[in-house]
Amino acid sequence: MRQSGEKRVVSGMRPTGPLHLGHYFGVLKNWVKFQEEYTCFFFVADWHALTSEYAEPHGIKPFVAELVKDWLASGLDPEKAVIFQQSQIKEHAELNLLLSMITPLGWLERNPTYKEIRQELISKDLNTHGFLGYPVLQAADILIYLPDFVPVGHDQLPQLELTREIARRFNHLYGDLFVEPQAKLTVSAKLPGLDGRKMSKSYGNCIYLGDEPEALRPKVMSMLTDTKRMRRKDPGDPETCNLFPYHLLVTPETDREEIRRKCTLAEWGCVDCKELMLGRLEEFLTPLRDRRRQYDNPEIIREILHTGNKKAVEEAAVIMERVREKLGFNF
RNA sequence: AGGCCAGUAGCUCGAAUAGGCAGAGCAUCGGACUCCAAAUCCGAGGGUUGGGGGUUCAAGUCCCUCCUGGCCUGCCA
Repeated sequence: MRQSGEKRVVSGMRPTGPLHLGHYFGVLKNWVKFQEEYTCFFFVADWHALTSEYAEPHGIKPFVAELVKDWLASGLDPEKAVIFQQSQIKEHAELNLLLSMITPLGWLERNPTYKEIRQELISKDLNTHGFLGYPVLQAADILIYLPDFVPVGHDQLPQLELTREIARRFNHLYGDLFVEPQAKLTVSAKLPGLDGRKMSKSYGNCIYLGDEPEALRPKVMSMLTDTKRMRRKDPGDPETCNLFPYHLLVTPETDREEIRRKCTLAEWGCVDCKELMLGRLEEFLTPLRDRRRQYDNPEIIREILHTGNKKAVEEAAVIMERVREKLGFNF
């Protein structure tokens, strides 16, 4: 049960593929910090994965354990944070159903992500009830733990606002219960993919947290650099170079200044710069690999999720009991 | 439940107004160029044309049937 003065954070990720550097520096690095300061509930959003993967649901299962391994490799500690699996806490589904009763369609249709899909007709396979309603499920996932903060990027603020509106509406209709979680705006360093576009699995331009050195080298060596630097003796511009954002994240500042100087003076070529970056990336990834190896056992992952699920359901069951009371559905 | 339209390479689509060698662009991979990458040029791979049956010397194309998706009409709640 909640201690007085305790501050809570809730967040989740969909198990749809291996995590990459963008996930780490955009999200996970913050999570690892949060687990030191707050009571954290981090969940594998496997039901959410179904919104896009409903046609091949069996593909999701293997990624559940892989996602947890990526988390642990990144430094999440099951002793510090509650790590659990959404679909194993049926209370999320019950609250989703009840919240869906009070959520006006207009709120959902206003969802920028939904509007985008709708207008551009990019993906008609997302024209489902589940996709339209996923912000409600998200609200249920979050609200059920009465968190103080939800870590969000700037672009996800509307989503959280919807969660807050749903909480407000519930409280207004049935009496105060839910707290409106605050946005924990995370400063996430933007990290482009290997080809300069957004790092994304579907672009095939990712460096994965689990990448081995053999996989890493060709990826780094074929990265986009400064397109204006045609020859070795041309001066480069770190500000427009696709490589430099990586140095900002994995290379110490003093070394970075040297790179900046030698690049703009054409003392170093891009190959030199890439060799250096490769070394830094290895330094960064090696401890992750080591930790991953410690957890590379289905039994261990199962045990971690089992323990986390137990803690989560303890919290969720209490809140759901109170939700039913508020509605007069405690038969 | 009935009617209409659609389904072809990973993606977007061609292949005449009565059947005649399954193609292009993008993407992917390889090579040239480049300090590397990008751009550009050259090259390659990739297909049970949704499934099954039929007509024919020959079917992506015509016929039957089934599956999937979309639109319209109806029925039940």
